Amino acid sequence: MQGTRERLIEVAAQLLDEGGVEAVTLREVGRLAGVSHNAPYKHFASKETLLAAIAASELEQRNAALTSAMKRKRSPEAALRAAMHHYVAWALQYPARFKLIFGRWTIDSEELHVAAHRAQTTLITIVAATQEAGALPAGDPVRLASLIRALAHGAADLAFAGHLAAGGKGNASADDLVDDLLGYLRKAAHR
Amino acid sequence: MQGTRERLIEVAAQLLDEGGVEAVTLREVGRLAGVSHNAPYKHFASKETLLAAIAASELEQRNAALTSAMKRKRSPEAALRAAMHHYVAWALQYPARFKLIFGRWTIDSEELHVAAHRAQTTLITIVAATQEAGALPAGDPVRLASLIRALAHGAADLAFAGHLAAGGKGNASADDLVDDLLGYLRKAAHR
DNA sequence: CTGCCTAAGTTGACGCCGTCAACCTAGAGA
DNA sequence: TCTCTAGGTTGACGGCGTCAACTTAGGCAG
Repeated sequence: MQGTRERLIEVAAQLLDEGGVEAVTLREVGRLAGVSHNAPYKHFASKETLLAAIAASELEQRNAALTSAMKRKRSPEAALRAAMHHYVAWALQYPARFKLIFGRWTIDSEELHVAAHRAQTTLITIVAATQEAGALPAGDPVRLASLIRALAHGAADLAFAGHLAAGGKGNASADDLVDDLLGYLRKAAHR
Repeated sequence: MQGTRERLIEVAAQLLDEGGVEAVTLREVGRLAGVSHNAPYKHFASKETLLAAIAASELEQRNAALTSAMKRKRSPEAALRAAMHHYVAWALQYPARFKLIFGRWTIDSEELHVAAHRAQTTLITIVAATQEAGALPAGDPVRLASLIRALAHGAADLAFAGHLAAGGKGNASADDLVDDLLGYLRKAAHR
């Protein structure tokens, strides 16, 4: 059957969400997919190869969702905000996938690299459009996109790890930080 | 002997740097420390407890280094920049420790929480001083500190994972992104 | 139609891992 | 002197990733 590979990926992704990377065991994946403990080796060279397949598939999915959601916004600035809020919401809802994608790879999967590059390109396009609309400072859109993405990424990671709230009332959510940054950038654009 | 516990932590930290979390095995730690494979259990309830001890010790060390380095800067703005560059450099040099600290904990160590809180407090102090010097926009210093730290954190993580360079010439280092952010904030402060 | 090759699946084994249980032992303190 | 305990040991258990060998169904060349 052709679908066994996809079934394995699906089952593994579910295990990943439930218990993190260490909960993804090839034997359990096989068990849940209704095959023997060694069947996964007919489709993936190693456990890490399976994880890479999950990561790549997740990146592709996210990128597709982003692209389609982007078209529904009228202003590029709104699209940019929405994209970053999407990113944060995704990271907080699926922290295991998030950590997996940006974790330590001892192999490097070609499709994972391609998917990551495509996601960057999409964001750069939105940033450039927002710059033309005057809501972001001028300058290299690639660099500005990196800045914005780095903030969303870091805010989400810190939020999940519980390192954002300094206690008391001054704490901000990851979404708040994204809005803060875009606000400051808008102000800096009007010099 | 009292020093066995410290020895175990030290050996484990070295293994962590060399091969990531999965290279830290209680048996190997015992072996390198010259004790039996089960001796670590006399000092740590589980593998994760040992990892938490490493993380807490690392956070404490980093915080101490930050505090002392901060005093050598004359302007608060320079201190802030230096602190963030230190953070990035540390994350890139010891990615395994970085990932460990902000990873998924199924236990929560009190000392780890305390150390994290102390690091935040230190940064907030610097940010508040920089605000008074007029190099940062007014507003809640806690929130602003979170913003800055989130950017440094995300930039370092993306840089290590290789997700920063979009190919070509437009790529920026994590340090560049930190400088960019501080520049924009400075501009936004002068309204 | 026959024979063969290959993709996909199976069982079984190996060594390493985290952890538990039982045992040992030196030395502090009543 | 007796006893308790902190710290160390050996041995075992089940689960893991992975390798090797075997089986089997299906496509395809002759």
